[in-house]
Parts: sequence; structure tokens; C-alpha cells
Amino acid sequence: MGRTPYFDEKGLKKGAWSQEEDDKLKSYIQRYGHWNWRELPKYAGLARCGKSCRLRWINYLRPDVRHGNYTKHEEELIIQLHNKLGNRWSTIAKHLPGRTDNEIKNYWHAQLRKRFRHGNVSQRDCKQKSIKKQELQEQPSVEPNIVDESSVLILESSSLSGIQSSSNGQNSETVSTTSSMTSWSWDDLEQLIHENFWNEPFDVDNYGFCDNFQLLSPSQSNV
DNA sequence: AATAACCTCAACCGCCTCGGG
DNA sequence: CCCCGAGGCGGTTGAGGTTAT
Repeated sequence: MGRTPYFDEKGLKKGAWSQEEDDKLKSYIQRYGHWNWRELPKYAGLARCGKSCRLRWINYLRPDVRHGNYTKHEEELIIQLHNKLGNRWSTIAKHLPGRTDNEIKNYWHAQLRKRFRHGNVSQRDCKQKSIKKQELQEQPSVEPNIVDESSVLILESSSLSGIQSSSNGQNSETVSTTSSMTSWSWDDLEQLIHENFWNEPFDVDNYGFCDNFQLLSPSQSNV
């Protein structure tokens, strides 16, 4: 995947990175660090702009970057955090160790696309029909901050059972809850996120945490 | 088997923020 | 203050892969 490599008018390479470029960037940063992104490619022997190098390192080459499927736990966290924070992907990413803002953003948009489809309007259809962004935002069924009952099942876990989606997507002191559930402050949520991530072993295929989740139908979830 | 439709995600673009001069 | 450069961020694009017809 990725874009076809090409050179711009300044002779800088754009598009997909080659293995050789990856190796150069990685070994340079591991040896000298990224002291100046604009100057770095020159010293690393790369015909790339600094921005491109920075993105490649942050989103792909960094040793602590984790790729692969999202757990139900991560999925729920993203939904909850997005409801709380909106499109602040970098902030959301800070709560998911090993995940990058770009990756989370992509994941979220993939989820949104499912919601589009449930409303019989795919993003691709929208693009092809040149529907303007503003027009999209005016459609109630595609409001990104509202958890769509028809397409997103609210996950209930033993540890997160009190957390429900905030319906307005705005920042508030507590995450809204159902009437029978306890309120969660933002601090509680942050603490929970932190504890779960560092205490739970990570294994995508055999993630025991998932066993604690119970899928609720929209009517059950009382959203 | 061929084609269209859809999905995924790496990468780019442009704007914003912040710090230094 | 104001300007400028660098880094950071969010939105968007586009190409390859997958699934449906």
C-alpha cells in the first residue's frame, strides 16, 4: 500500500518509503536522535523533507509502536475518549500506549464509515456525488460525536460498566452514565485507562480481557 | 473469472502553536 | 509586540487489498 514514490520540483522524494530509507532513518535516529527534523534528512543521507521523516519515524519506525488489531478494550477506550475529547487524536493516543494518533484517527474513520453505511450513505458515495463537508455535517445521522445506536454496540465490561457515552461530545467533568450506574469523573477514567494498560498482558489473539465484555443491544444499553 | 464496490492505512497537505530573536 | 522557523496536529488523499456481484 502507500503512494507511488516520486520526486517533487525540489528533488525531494515523496510517496512510499523503501526499506533502505527506513533503515537509514532508523539507524540515524537510534544513533544520534532527532535533534532537528529539518536538518536530519540531510545528515541521514535521505532525499526527504523533515516532516516526512518525522511522520515515518513517529507512525511506523519507532520501536514502541504497536501494529495489529485493536482489542475490545482499546476500541471502547477510543470511543469513550473521543466522546470526551473530540478529534484530539494526539491526546487520545497518549492514553493508548503504542498506538499513534494517525492510527487511531484511521481506526475512528473506519468506524465512522460503518455508521455511514448504516445510514445508507457511504463516504465514497458522498465523495463521488461531491457532497460538501458542510452538507454532511448537517445530516443528523452522521454526526461523528454521537454514538449511533444502530451500528455501535455499547460494550460493557466488569471494569468499565459505569461508563457511557457522553451524548454531546463536549468536555464535561464527568462521563455521563445511566441512572443505575455510578458517575465516573475524568480522573477516574484516566486512572482506569492507565491501570488497565499496564496491568493487563497484551495479546491480540488471546486477550482475556475481552471475556469480561458483554455486548448490549441498543435497547439494553439505554443510550 | 471479471468487474465493481468497498476497506485499510501510509503518507501528504495545510494550518496552528510556540519559542527565539 | 511582531516576525519567522520548526514542530505538531488534524483532515484528506490515493493506491493496494478484499469482498461482493
